[in-house]
Amino acid sequence: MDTEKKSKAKKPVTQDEILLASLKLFSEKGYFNTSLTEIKDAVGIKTTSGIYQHFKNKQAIAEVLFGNIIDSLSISIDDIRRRNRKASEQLREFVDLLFRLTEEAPEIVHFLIIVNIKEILPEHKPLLETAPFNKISRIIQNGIKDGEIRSIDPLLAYSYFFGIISHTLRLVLSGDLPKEADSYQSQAWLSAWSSIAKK
Amino acid sequence: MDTEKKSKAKKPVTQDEILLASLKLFSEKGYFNTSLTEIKDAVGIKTTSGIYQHFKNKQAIAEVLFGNIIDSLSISIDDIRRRNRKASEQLREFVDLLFRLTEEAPEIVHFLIIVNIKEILPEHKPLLETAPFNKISRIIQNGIKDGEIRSIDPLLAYSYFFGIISHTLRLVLSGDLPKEADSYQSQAWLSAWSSIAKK
DNA sequence: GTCTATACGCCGATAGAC
DNA sequence: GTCTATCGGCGTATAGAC
Repeated sequence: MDTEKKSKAKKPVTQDEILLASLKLFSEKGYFNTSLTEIKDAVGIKTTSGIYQHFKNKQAIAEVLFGNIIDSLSISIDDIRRRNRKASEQLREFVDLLFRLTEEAPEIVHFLIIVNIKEILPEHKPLLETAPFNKISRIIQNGIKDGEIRSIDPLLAYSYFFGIISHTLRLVLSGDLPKEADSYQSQAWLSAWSSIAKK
Repeated sequence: MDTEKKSKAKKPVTQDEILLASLKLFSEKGYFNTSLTEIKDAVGIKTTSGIYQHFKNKQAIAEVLFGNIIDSLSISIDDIRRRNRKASEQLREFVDLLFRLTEEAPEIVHFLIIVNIKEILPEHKPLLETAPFNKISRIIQNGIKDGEIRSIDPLLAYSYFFGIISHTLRLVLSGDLPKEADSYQSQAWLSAWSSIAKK
């Protein structure tokens, strides 16, 4: 998002460049298999010290990365809830978003559903306690109240619905299912919704 | 499985002791957050060199661990297929096994569904190509042939069924659902089976 | 043949010069 | 804000004591 000055000198490395390169490397090789040396090379500076100007340590990169993803997801969910009223419509749009993201920015989805946050950031609150999950949970609770979703523990409903969705996305990310196939998306949505829908 | 001589001297460290301690540490803190020094302490020797008598390196420990789990799972599935004929019965028993394992040996299930094998063992074949998965896949294909399971891509059926099961087991492992609650198990089974069953 | 002592290389991290 | 220099920790590896 910076105005690019490609003239003259050794371009200063921005925080966003480091984040972008790290996200790519982390999702390709894993957080622990990625060294600061590799991140340094990817952004084009000579030593790792430059990274420490923007981040306290390697873990801080993952923290900001994860926080950004959580925040942007939270905003998207707000938008979805504003534009739709029924739980089925809201969940359907959220599934659309996840599949679209898997196609356009697979590294982000990788970070969301493959990476074990607790292993990288032991101090971080679990996904279940983050804003996006709370909002999804509220959607499900409203769905139960309105009779769209059958009366079960909301945590179980979440587990069934996103169990199917995220397991399918895993297969897409690993290349075992083609990204582009819309049919997988609509089938996965249908199965996931059926697993919690009333009747 | 050794006859324990608890008399006298500094007991020899067996391969099984190292494997057991490693499995525990890996599932508690993660593979990369576990040092050979910690494994050494857990089995009660003074230096890490003793470990190298049994394993080439840290990765080899994970390899044997993973191989053992895969093998034992494969044998259990053979047994289940021998004792049951219908796909529904076979899958039901396999789900029983997974929930029982989660209660009795959560570290094993952790290794199976939380750990990203590709990150620890980049050379290892993906789970989808291991014997246990192939056998599960065959159960599903037979279920489709016999009209028990609806006609969809077996890979999708696998994804739906084990998406629900493994996502639920994740919640149990993280402590968000109680281990002992049989009701979660039967509910999860029902939802998982319904997501692929015919009609 | 099992364990101990010790050394090497890579990575994460810090301090200070320009 | 980029680079030089340097440190400690860990995984790895080997040679030798019992």
